[in-house]
Amino acid sequence: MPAQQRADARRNHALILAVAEAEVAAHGADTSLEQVARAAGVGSATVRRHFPSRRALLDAVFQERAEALCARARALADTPDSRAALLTWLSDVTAYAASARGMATTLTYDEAHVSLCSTKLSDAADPLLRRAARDGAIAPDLTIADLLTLVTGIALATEHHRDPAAEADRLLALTVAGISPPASGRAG
Amino acid sequence: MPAQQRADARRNHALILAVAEAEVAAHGADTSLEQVARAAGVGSATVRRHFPSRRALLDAVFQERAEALCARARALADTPDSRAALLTWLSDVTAYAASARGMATTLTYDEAHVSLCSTKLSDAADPLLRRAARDGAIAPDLTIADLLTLVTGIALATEHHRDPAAEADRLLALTVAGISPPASGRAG
DNA sequence: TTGCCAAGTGGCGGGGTCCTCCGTATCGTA
DNA sequence: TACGATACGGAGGACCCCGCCACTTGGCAA
Repeated sequence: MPAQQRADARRNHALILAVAEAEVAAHGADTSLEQVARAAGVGSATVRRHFPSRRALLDAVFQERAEALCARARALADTPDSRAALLTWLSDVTAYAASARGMATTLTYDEAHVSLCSTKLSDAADPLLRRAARDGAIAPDLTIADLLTLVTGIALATEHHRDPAAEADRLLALTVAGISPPASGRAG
Repeated sequence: MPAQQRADARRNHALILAVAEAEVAAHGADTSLEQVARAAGVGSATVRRHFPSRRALLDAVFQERAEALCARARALADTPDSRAALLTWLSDVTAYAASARGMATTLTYDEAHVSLCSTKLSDAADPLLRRAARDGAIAPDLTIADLLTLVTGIALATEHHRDPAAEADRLLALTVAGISPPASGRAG
């Protein structure tokens, strides 16, 4: 028996992933699986076999994006200002989620089916959060999950805006600052 | 010619709306128009004639909910603590949006097609915001649109959570407070 | 009251997607 | 080379959206 997977299966997996990536970039995250299959020149059943649900496919598509964000988190771990590091990372995540239509949707579902994307992100960003908390730079009871949920929420709510990225960034700043007047002068 | 609309059309409109309400409450906001038509015992074309898109239908369904929230806003306008009034109203909106699946989605699209729901809500809540701003109880550059967007974002992001209402309320509190440590002691 | 006609209705068909099943081609091994 | 498990892809059913069109019904006018 084959060790893991047949060669053609591996090939198709990669092919479908690449095609899906292009398709999502071109036509948004609500592309039909049929369309992906057609573009890849394979049967729709094959797509479905490799990625049981649309979410599974999107998850795979966005995984490398998520990987980039993880790397960013690791890079920011050495920045002197721990609060700024966290905020910068959040801003990056927001920018990604706002620009890549459907990434927010993918992250949203992580409660139900555990999403690889989301858990990886959480794991990578956790040191950032813990460092900031240790420095007393953020509220001590914050969790990465909360922050990610807020960010994806912002991305979802601004998805149909004229300029999603700008709007999302604005709202992120607002969330970070809170709604109180800037009494003690600390800003985002 | 008839003044406005024929009697049977009016009847059907009301019937479909009622059925849709029940259907959405029972099976979520992604119910198909066909399903609504079937449940109402009318042809699918009739549903489509009264409500051109699914969003139009949802909009109509949630309009009375929105009306309740508007009334709430008016009632809160006389509360002594202007900040608390605004926060209470936001919490109410969050609760509604989190419990009524799909209401958040409806509110989200207001940028593109102007949603009656959303504009009504904004108009009703504007006095609340302005009063709080005048009292210096909130950041002066806040807008109702921003707050509604944040709330709907929270609702969207927590929709698939185990306990959406509780989670949404938690995140709203977090958003209100901001992520900074509670230095000067002011809480939500 | 009766007749007319536009407003309103409902069903049909085309196009599309999702999803499953199953015969068949292909890969990897003996 | 031959065999068996693995993977493929197309067919087909169920569903949905959407536009079209012949028919019915409600309300005004004679």
